[in-house]
Amino acid sequence: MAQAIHLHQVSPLKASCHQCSLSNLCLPLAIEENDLERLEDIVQQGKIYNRGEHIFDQSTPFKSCFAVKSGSVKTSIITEGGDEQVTGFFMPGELVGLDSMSGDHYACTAKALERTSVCEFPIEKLEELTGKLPELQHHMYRLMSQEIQNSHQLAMLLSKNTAEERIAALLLSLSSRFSRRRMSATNFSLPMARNDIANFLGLAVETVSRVFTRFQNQGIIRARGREVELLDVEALQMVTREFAKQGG
Amino acid sequence: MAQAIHLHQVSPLKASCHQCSLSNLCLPLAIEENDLERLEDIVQQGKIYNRGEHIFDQSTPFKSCFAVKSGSVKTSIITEGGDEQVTGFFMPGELVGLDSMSGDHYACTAKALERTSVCEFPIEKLEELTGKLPELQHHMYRLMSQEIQNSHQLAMLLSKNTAEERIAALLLSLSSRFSRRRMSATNFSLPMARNDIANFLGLAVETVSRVFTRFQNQGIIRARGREVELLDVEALQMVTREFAKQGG
DNA sequence: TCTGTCCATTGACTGACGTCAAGTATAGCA
DNA sequence: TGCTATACTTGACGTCAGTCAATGGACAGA
Repeated sequence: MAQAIHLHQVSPLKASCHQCSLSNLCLPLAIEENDLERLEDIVQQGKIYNRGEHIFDQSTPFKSCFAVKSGSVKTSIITEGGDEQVTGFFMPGELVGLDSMSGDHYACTAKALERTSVCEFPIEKLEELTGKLPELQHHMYRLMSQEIQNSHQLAMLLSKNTAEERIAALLLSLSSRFSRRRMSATNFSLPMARNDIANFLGLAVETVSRVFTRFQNQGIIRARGREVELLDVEALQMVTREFAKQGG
Repeated sequence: MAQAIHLHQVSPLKASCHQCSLSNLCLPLAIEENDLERLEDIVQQGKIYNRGEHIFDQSTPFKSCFAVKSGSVKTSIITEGGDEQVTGFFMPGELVGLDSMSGDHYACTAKALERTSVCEFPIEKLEELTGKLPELQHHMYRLMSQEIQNSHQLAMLLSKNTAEERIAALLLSLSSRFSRRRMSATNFSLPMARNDIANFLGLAVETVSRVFTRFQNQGIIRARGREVELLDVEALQMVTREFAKQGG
């Protein structure tokens, strides 16, 4: 590495988490201003993938975690039989690959849902750094823990809820995540196809389609293709809680 | 704490991971002999819970992770509506509470399925220690990552597989976990009730019951209450893969 | 030994969602 | 601009597993 860079001089190749608009969502949020450049030292920024391209798949040796910088990513497990289970959708600021830290190869396949840029964190260096920055280590634990919780929530959704409840929950989840990224909470464009939604929620595409139109007829949403407008958020929340209400 | 203990003298209260038979499954497996006592310094060993007792629930402030020493533990999420989703079963050597590291309170409820003893690792001290022992940190990442994968597998099972496939998968999972603990892989006693199995697998109790008897009639297993004998492991494996085969 | 409680099993019926099939919109591309 | 592939929608029908209901064991306590 011929990187004879002067103190604090920013090389064109060097990442600038300092200037990244996602620094309050992504790993930098756990790091003090002073230490931020230590993260910048290890990250490889700005790799770009076109729609449909794989960032990694289950045959790729595990090397790095990736933060989504722009665009969005779908992760899925593909079995020997070719059967696919979508395990998550990742938006800017979210970290992909945490499920792969226990093996030699990635535990899932990550695919760009649109033109997407990601920042790569080589795992060895990241672990080294988290060993030195307790706050960052703590944040990694938090992220992984959150991922476990998300997955448990998904399991719950899959095993207990109806098609309508699942889809309402997904729409609300997306809404809140868009909102945290300073985008409209009620008016957004789904990054994924109906097929991916169906697979993720354990439904048939046809069922997803039907529920969308049912919601539309009820005036809860307006949907044309991937463009979605939530017209009645409370109604959606009602749908997700309907089940709980019956029981209580 | 009047613990004026002499150098290296073992207090009766002090844990002895050194002597624990699970040291090759539990956290100690990631620690060199020399450093083991640093783990022993922070662990509170040997708390005992009777069948049905809560180790913690969702209203308990998050403080520690727990390693199962003997017995077994069930974790579940309970919604406002009182609805329950079992998220996992934990056997000796396994770590409970990893899903709770992102909040103030535990993210689930942990209940002893039988008379169970656990070792408590206060999270603050554990994080401090993992900051100092890279191998231990690495192992924590591995464990959490594995937990994410397990949960993804569960999601897959719930969304794609039939009742028979789910139950076969659970039996095989238990079998391999018993086996790793030097117990019979084909002859064991289920620590959980049919109800828990049903909830975990997203089925009704009646369905679980029916599948058990169906398997029994087919000569694949022998089951009387919680006592189970796997008569034909290959057949069980066939059942779990049947789905994949159709597709391929 | 009796009794209550909990757990497991079995049967009959029902319904939500999957499958199959056809048709319609949309997007990418020459 | 038109072509093709892909994505989405809609309808008809079948099925797996849920629900309801009854019964059978196992175990604890009186």
